[in-house]
Amino acid sequence: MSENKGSVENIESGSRNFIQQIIDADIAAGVNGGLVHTRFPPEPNGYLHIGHAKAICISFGLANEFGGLTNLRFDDTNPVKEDVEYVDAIREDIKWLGFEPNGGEFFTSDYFDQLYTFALKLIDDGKAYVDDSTAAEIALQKGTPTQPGVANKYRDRTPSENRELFEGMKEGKFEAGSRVLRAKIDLANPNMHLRDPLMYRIMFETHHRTGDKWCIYPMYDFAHGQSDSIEHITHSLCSLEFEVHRPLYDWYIENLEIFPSRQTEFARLNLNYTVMSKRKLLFLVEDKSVDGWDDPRMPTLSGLRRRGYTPASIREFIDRVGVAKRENIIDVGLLEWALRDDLNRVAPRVMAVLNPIKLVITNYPEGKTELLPSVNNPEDPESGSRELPFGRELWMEADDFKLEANRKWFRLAPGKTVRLKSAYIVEYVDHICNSEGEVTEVHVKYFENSKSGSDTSGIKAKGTLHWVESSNAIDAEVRLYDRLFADPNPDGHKDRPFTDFLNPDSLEILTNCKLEPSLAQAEPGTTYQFTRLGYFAPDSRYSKPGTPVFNRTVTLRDSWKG
RNA sequence: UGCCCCAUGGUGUAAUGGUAACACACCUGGUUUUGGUCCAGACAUUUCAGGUUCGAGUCCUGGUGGGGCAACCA
Repeated sequence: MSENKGSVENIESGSRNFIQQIIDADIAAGVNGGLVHTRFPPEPNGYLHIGHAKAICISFGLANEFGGLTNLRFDDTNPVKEDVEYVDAIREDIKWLGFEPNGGEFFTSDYFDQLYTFALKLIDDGKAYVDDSTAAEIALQKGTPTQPGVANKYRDRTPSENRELFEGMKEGKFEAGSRVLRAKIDLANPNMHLRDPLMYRIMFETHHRTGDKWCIYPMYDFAHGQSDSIEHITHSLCSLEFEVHRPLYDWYIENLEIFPSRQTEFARLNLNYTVMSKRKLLFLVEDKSVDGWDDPRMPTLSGLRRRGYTPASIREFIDRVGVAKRENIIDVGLLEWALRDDLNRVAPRVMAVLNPIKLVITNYPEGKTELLPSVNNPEDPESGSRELPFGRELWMEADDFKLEANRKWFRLAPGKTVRLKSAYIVEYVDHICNSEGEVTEVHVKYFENSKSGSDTSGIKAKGTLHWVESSNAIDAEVRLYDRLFADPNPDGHKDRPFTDFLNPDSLEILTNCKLEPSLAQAEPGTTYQFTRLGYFAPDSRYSKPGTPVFNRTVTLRDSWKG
C-alpha cells in the first residue's frame, strides 16, 4: 500500500495545495461530519497513462491523508466505446501503482435503475421533457456561445405525456436516435451546458455488463454527479475541462435533492515530447506506430512498467509536480530524475557490454580464471556482493577505447591506464583493427598487485571500465529507447498532425550484447543498473530465460563533456 | 466576439496583506574503483496600467496573454 501522505514539499514546508486547503476548511466547518471520501472514475475505453497517475495519486492520496476512503468507479455509460479488456487493465495499473480502492469498486452501470428513477422524478416535477428533434435540430436550437438558444414545441409537453414517452423509450418502442430526454433548465443560459442538456439517448447496444437490459443510456452529466452522490463521495476531484459542467452537476443534485457531493477541478498533467490523450494513444496502437498500449515508449502506465519504471518513482514524480489550476507542461526530465533517484537506491548493479570489442590481457595466464567479488549496490550495504568470473579474454565497450585521446580522456587509449571495475588495473599495450579500420581488439597488461580490495600497486587510474569475461558471457538483445516524439509539443502545431513529429530513431535494437552470467535467468519486474550505462529491465513480452531481451529504462546521468 | 478558469525564475510549485522560497534543469568546484551517487556553491522569478493600504505576488478595476465551453463522448 502506498505511503503517500501528501507531497514531500508538504511534509518539509507545511505548505498545502489548494485542494488540501479546501478539505482542511471543510473539516474545520464540520462538513459531512469531517469525512473524506473520494473516487477515481475512469471510462474503460483505453489504458491509463501518466496523466491518470496524477488523478489517482491525488484522489487516493488525499483520502489516505485524511483517513478517508476512495472508490474505483468505472464510468461505463457508453456501450459502444467500452470494453472489459480495459476494465482489467485499469484495475491492474492502479494496483501496480500502489493503490487499493478501499471504498470499493463500482460501475456507473450499477446505478442505471436508480438513474432511471431520478429521471422520472425530474419529469414528474416538470423539469425534464422528451424531445423528438434530430441531433442537428437540437444543436441548432441550442444557439451558440454568443446567441441564446430557442425553445421548440416539445418543451411544453406535460409531465404525464413525457412520462409515457420516456417509458416508451425505455421499452424500446422508438428507434435509436429518434428521441432524447432533456432537462428543462434555461435555453438562454450563457453556460451552454445549462441549455436543456440531454439526459438520455436511445441506443440499441449491448452493454459489457448490463447486456441488452437497456436501450436507453444516460449521458455523462446525468450519471456522474448522481453516482458520486449515491456513493456519498464528499470530494469529487477532476480535471479543469469539467469546470463548466459544475453548475449542471450541482443543478442535478439540488433538484434531485440527494447527497451533496462537491466537485473540485485541478489542472491535468502534460508531459513534453509525448501526447496524453487516449484517442491519440489508441491511434498509435492501431496504426502500429508502437508495439501495443504497453510499448515501452508509451506514456501509459503499462508502457512505463514494461520500460522498467518503478511505481515509487511515478508517485514521487507526481508529488513533485504539485497540484494547481494552471495549465502546465512538465519536463519529462523530471520524471527521469524521479526514476533515477529511486533506481539508484534499489537497482542491483551488474556488468553488461552493449557494443563489445575484445580486451586481451596479454600477461594473464592462458586458461586461468578466478572469481572476483563485486558489490551489488554501493548505495545499499545490505545488498551484499556476488562473484564475477575473470580471465584473460574479456569483452569491453567499443566506446571505451579511442586511438587519439587527450588528458581529459579517462578511458583506454594508447598510453593510458584504467581500472577494470572490481578487478585489476590494466595498461594499454596494442590494438588490432579490421579491414575497415575499426578497432576489434585491445591488448593490455595487468598489474597483479592491483587487485580490487587488496591493491598495493600504488598506481592511480583515473577511469574505471566495466567488462564481461568472454567464456562465461551470455548473449542478449538490448533495446535502446529515445523519446517517441522529436518535438516537445507534438500536439501544439495547428496545421500539422502530431504523427508528423514521431521520432524515427525512438527504438534501436542491439543484438550482440554480452551480459554477466547472473543475468541469464533475469525476470521482468526487476530493473538493473548496467554499470556505467544506465538502468535496464527484462522485456515482459520478448525476454525468455536463456535468451534475455532487455529494455533500457533510462540512461545514467552523464556529465562528461567529451 | 458571450460565459468560465488561469497568469510567480528555463520548467513546475510555495509564500493565505509584512524579508519572494523549494525542487528539477543549467553552470562551478570537491569526493568517488560507475565521467553514477553524494557534498558545496553560482545563475535566475511576481504579465501590464491604475486603485485601496503604513505596507500588495496576494485585495479591487481595467487591459494583455493563455486555456476551456456550442458531441445523442467522457
